[in-house]
Amino acid sequence: MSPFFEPVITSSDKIFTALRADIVAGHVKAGVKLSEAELSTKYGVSRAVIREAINRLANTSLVERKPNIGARVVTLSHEGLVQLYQVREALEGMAARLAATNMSDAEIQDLHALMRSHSQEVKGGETYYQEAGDVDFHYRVVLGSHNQPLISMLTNNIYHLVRMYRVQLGMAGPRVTTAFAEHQQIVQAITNRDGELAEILMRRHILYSKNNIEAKLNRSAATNTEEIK
Amino acid sequence: MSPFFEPVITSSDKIFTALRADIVAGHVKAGVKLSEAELSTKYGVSRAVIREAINRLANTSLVERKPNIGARVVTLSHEGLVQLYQVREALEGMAARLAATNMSDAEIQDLHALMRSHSQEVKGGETYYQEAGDVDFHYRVVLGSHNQPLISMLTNNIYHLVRMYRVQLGMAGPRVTTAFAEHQQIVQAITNRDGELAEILMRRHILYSKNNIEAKLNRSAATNTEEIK
DNA sequence: ATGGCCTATATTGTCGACAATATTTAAAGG
DNA sequence: CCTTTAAATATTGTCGACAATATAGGCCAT
Repeated sequence: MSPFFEPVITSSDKIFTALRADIVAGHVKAGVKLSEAELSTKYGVSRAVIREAINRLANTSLVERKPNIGARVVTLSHEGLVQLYQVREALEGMAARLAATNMSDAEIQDLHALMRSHSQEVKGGETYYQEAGDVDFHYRVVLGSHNQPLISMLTNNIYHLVRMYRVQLGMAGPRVTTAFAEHQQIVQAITNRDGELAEILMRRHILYSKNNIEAKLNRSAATNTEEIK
Repeated sequence: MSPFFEPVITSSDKIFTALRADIVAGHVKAGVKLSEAELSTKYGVSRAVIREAINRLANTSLVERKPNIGARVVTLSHEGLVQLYQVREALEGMAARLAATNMSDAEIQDLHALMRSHSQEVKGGETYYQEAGDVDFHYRVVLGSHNQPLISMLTNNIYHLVRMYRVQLGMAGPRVTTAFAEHQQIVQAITNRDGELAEILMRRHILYSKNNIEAKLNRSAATNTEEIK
């Protein structure tokens, strides 16, 4: 009867989402062991659902699991960031190119609407943009590729890791407005059905983003080593 | 004591591998439902390990799982093939480029040794080549990229799907020798540390492979529709 | 005191049973 | 005869307990 799709939420889904949010936010710190018994009592569910959630986290590369030993939260590293963004640049660049040819006119209209809404937020100086808006933009473009394996890899594996770096490094700097401008350029290229340009712009946009994060990562690494001394 | 790394094999690992082999080989046909109870009795293990194996198959895109309903073996389609190879071309092309700069001299020597061994097999006309040798070659190059997210996505998600198409369509035609020649060219480019060329050659190699499979897929689709009539 | 071994403890892997949800079957009404 | 509804069945989701493996701590020998 209901015209809306009602997603079935299982217990594991909730635990998985909750744990993922904690890990991405750095609430559960890198290298920490995820004890099944402990989490079981904490969340008030059986170990079975905890296990399933942890397995899903492992498939998202947010935790590393070893048989008979357990699962630990992944540790962010400079090398990891570089490798991650190398792949992300290739995949999202491709997504932008495909989106330029595969998105329907309606989808493109929706994208424009999203940009207008983001525009308001940027003017208002809200931090919301970097948190969800940016993800939302990229998410839309990825979906616009209409390529299922590509969508799956980006949304299930890469995005949450990317978010983890950004959130934990507290990315909310002056790049907000310039990133918005870059987004607009990409939307324009897609609107013009210029896949080649869309890919170039997207790759460059992601490269800038990487450089931005890299700088911050180096700074925080420097202070950390000082603290150790 | 043993100098070799001994991988820990859990029950789920065995079931996962067994099921995957059956699915890839087409022993379990597309669209068939994977009943937990049934598989539990068939393999003589508890439903828990079956569930875990099925979850892992779902993460490999070999089965589709819906909450409270169950898991079904994915159905191969022309569109699926095109999308899969689109992504594969980008990722493995990138892997070849990275391998050209990141592989150690020792790794490259090993790669040459592999090619010599394949050369023998091709001359002997063995079918082994297409089954494992080809995979082995691509596998080595992917590992040579030294990019962990890339390695993970290709080996865990894409390869088995690709193998599924090839195995089920009975790919063992005259392309064997020409594919071998293409492999050698790629190895040469990597040896010369020419990443750009390695990427171009790899992408083209995969494109040829796709065209080959596509042709066969169309033929079998044609006969299938006739059978229906 | 230190290093290696062995027991004790804790943690993960596996199992069978129960609960919640979907599917099938049958009955009733039109 | 077909559609709709409701009970019956089957399947997946969740749970707590036991088995197998890893970790920690103490004991012994040197």
